[in-house]
Amino acid sequence: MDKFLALTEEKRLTILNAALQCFGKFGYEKASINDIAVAAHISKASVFQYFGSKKQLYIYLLEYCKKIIEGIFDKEALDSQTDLFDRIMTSSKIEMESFKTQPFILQFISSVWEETSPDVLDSLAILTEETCKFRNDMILREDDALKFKNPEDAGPVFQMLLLMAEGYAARYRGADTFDFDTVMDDFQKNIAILRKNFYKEEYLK
Amino acid sequence: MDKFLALTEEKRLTILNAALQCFGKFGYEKASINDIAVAAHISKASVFQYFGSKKQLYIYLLEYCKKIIEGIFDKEALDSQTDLFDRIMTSSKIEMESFKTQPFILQFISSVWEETSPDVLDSLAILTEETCKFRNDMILREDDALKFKNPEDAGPVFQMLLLMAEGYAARYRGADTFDFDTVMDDFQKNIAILRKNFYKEEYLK
DNA sequence: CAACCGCTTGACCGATTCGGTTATTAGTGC
DNA sequence: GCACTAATAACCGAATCGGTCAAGCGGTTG
Repeated sequence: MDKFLALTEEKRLTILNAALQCFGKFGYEKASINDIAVAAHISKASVFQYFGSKKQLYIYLLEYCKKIIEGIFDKEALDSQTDLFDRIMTSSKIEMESFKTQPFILQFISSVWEETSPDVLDSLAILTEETCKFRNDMILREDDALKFKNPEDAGPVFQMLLLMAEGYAARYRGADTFDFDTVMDDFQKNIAILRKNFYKEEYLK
Repeated sequence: MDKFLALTEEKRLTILNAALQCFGKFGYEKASINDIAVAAHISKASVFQYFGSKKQLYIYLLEYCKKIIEGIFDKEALDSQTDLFDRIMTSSKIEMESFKTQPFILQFISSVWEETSPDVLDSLAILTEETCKFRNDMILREDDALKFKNPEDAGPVFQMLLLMAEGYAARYRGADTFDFDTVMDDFQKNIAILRKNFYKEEYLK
C-alpha cells in the first residue's frame, strides 16, 4: 500500500483510472487483475505489489471515491446558494470537474450500486453511505416552489433535471472521449430555458 | 437452430431473456455460456445444442432484436401523430410495452453500441443499422416548433425528453423489479407539465 | 415388455485465464 | 563494480473457458 503511495501522482492516477474503469465496466467478479494491468500499462505482478489482493484493491477504490466525494462536498457550500437552478448547476459543475481528472469515477460509483459479489458485499456500504449523504443534501426546499408559476410543478421539474443528469451520464458512459465543457454548456442552456418558462416573471433575472 | 424453435414459447423466452441479460450486462467476451445457462435454468450443453456456438447465439440475438424493432416500428404509424408530445409519448409506450415481455432487450441493444470484441464486430451492424433507422423517424418536425411560446425552445425541450428517457433507462438498468406503469405514468405527467408551460395558450387542450 | 427415438444433461476435453507468488531482471545511487 | 530497490517475466495450482459426447430419461410404437 505504501509502495503505491510512493509512485508519482501521474502514475497513480493512471492505475486508479484503469481500475475504476475495469471494475465500473465489468463489475467485481468479471473484471480481472490482468484487465486492469493492461489498461494501466503495468504488469499484473505490480498490481499485487501495490494492493496485495483484488479485494484490497477494490476496497481501496471504495475508500478513495468516498474521500473524493467528501472533498467536493465540503469544498462548495451548496447551502449558501439560494436558488434551485443555481444549486443544481453548481453541484453539476462540481461533479463534472471531478470527472475531468477521474473520467471513470462516476461509472464506478454507479456500478457499486449494482454489485452483487459476496466477496465485497460487506464493503460496499463504505461508498454507498457517502453517496447517499451527498444526494440528501441536494434536496428540493420549501421556498423553491414559491418561485414557480405553478408551485406544484417544482417537484416534477426537479426530478426531470435529476433524470436528465442521469441521461447525460448514461449517454457518455463508456465513451472514450467526452467534451465536458460542451455538455455543461448544453445543460446550462436547458436549465435557463426551464427557468424562463417555469418561474414567475418577478423571479427572472 | 430448429431445435430451439421447437421449444415452447415460454422456454424460448426464458432462454432469450437470460442471454440478453448476460450479454447486455457483461458484454460479449465477459458473458460466459455458463452464465446464460444458469440464468435460463438449463444445462450449458443445451445452449450449444440450440445455437451451435457462442458467436451464433449472439448473432441470433442481434437478428432477433432487429425483428422486434421492425415489428414495433411497423405496427404503430407514428407519422399520423401530429403533436410532438403525443409522438414522444406513443413511442415511449411502445418501447415500454416491448420491455414488459423482454425486460432485458433495451439493455442488450444499448450494450451493442459499446461492444468491441473482434469476434462479433462485423455482425453488430445487423442491429445498429436498424436502431438508427428507428431513431431517425422520431425526429423533431418543422411545425412542432410553431406551437411553442418561444419556438427556439422546441429543439432543447425535445433533447431534454430524449435525455430523460435515457435517464429512466439508466435508472432501472440492472434492477430486477420494475414497475412499468408507474414509470410511464410519471413520464406522462412530466410531458403534460412541459406542454402546459411551453406551448402557446391556443394549443393547450 | 422390448426396442426405439429424440431431447437433455453430467461428465469430460484441451486450452486458456484466474488470483496470487517468486525469481530474475533493470534501474539507480555510490 | 556493488548493493539496494522497484518492476516484471515466468510460473503455480485451481478454476473456468468454449465446445463435445455418450449415458440417461420419458415417450411412442410394436
